[in-house]
Amino acid sequence: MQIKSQINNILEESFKALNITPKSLQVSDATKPEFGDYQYNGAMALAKELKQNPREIAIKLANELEKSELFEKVEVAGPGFINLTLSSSFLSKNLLKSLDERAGVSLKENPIKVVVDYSSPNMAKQMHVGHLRSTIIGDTLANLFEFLGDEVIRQNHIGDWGTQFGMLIAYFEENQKDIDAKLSDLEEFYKAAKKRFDESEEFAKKAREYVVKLQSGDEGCLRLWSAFIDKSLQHCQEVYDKLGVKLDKNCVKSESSYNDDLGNIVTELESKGVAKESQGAKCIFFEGSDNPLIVQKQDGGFLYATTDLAAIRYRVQELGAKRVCYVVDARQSEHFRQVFEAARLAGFADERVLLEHIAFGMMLDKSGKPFKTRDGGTVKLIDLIDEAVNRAKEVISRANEYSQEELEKIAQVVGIGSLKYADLSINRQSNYIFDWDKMLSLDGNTALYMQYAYARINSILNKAGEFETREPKLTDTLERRLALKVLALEDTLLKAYQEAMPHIITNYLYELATLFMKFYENNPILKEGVDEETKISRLNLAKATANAIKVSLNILGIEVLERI
RNA sequence: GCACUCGUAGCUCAGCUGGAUAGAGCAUCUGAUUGCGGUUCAGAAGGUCACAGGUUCGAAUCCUGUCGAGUGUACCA
Repeated sequence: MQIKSQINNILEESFKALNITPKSLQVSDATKPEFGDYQYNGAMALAKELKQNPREIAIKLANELEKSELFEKVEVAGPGFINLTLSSSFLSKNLLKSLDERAGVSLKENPIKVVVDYSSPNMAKQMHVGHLRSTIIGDTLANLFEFLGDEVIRQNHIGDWGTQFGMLIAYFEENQKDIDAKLSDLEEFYKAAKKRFDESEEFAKKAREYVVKLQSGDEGCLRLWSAFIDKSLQHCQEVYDKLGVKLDKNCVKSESSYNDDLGNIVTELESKGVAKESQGAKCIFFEGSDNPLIVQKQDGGFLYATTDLAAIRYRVQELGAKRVCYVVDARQSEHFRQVFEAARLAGFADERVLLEHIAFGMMLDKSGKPFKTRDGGTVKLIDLIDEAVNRAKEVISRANEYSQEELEKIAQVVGIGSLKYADLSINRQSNYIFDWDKMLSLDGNTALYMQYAYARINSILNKAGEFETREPKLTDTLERRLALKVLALEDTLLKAYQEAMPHIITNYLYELATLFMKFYENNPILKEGVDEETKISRLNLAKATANAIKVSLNILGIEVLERI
């Protein structure tokens, strides 16, 4: 349920009745529970414009607002704050809706088509930690958009083109190795090829020739190339499956697939006067900047930018996307700013299409340096995932006895969940300090805390057996605050949707789980002496809470456990 | 040089479409509780929101400048 927009509507009507056109109609959360549930601070801003006393405006407005059945209490405080308290019956009634599978969240009225471009590994190498954030954040956003009703196209823009493949083919040719045997360890193969490339000028030359051969469609080269890609994709799929990320073969839209279009793109850019020649290269210049976007090199080769422009045109014009999200490292923000602007200039995307660079910071170790292995190498993603599961195993087996099978399953869910949650719970734009201990802690804003809260509720519900689905009665502050938080789920998801910020959801989850723990501590459910009426009411409230937790975690790509 | 991002408690982070006494967790200290799963709950202490100006009735939040950190900056992706 959207609470804020309902309140905003009432505000709008009230202003209409008073013949005032306000600048802002946004209610905000009450800054303190004592103030009520929501507050409106616009009266102060209006005072000057209307040349009236802010408190008087607030009082007039409050009188109008009071007419609505939504509110139990409307109070004017201080210089002109309007504090709003929702009626308990309104909360109870809507809580009933939170008992369904979507935790009461409705679908968007105007769904759109969205492309989320994420993960985008390079095909010559194994996936490493550098791919983690894009993969996790992108998958979460895709889940969120989908949950709210948008038609989501997940795209994995894999790097399967360029000199690196010439290198690989040349190395392969030189060694005449059996493809399966050698490719089983792709990383080693790539390293060896790279070493040869750096050491031998002759080899490098050969590699470049192979690139040309490959691009001109030489069959032998193509066969080898596609074998490399297959192998590499298999490895990626293994990572995605372990992570529980919803990427598969169908999401792959490779760089090379835009190949045939690149020449046309440049021609079109030129004919529209968007691109022009400079120092032998085809460039797009922007006002107020000396750095052009190069779309074709002196030697005629195309670049990353060219492919990106082709991709935008494809996504907007062929797929019909109204929002395109690029979940890519913050270091490329200038690149995307230029590419987006170029796409606008060229008319590949008009202003109704939202092009967004979902930028994120780097992953750092505890001392604030880039995250590396002990000997300074890049950390392979698959190893990181395995370590997360192993560490989870240790943490949970400290607390409880499990059968082997159970331990494996729980460690899997907790380990992966923690890895994801730790990343998603901080503002994506800042750098992220990776810390195993913090990640797998049960205290604080962690996956384990949420999963535990869920399991705990589940255990209560199981113990209670069958009970009647009914509107919970909110008898005290804690129940009320919990109910309010449960109902704020949709507003929260919408905000996260708008800003493409997963941490808005984790913050919500943490507040929700904390409130539940408090409620649970003070309001016994199954203890002796609790009357039937209260028990059923609290069971329903607990159920609604569990639903909200589950829905939120699932959007983050994190599973819940019935038992920990 | 220029551009972008960031600077909030000892540490890790929220809060940033301007609002009432700047919030959490960890760590530290104190207490409850023999517990409907204690991997719990409550409380204390900890802040010139980098600094300096400006706008405003009102600034952590907006603007300008300074300092500090990171990143990017013509033919890689």
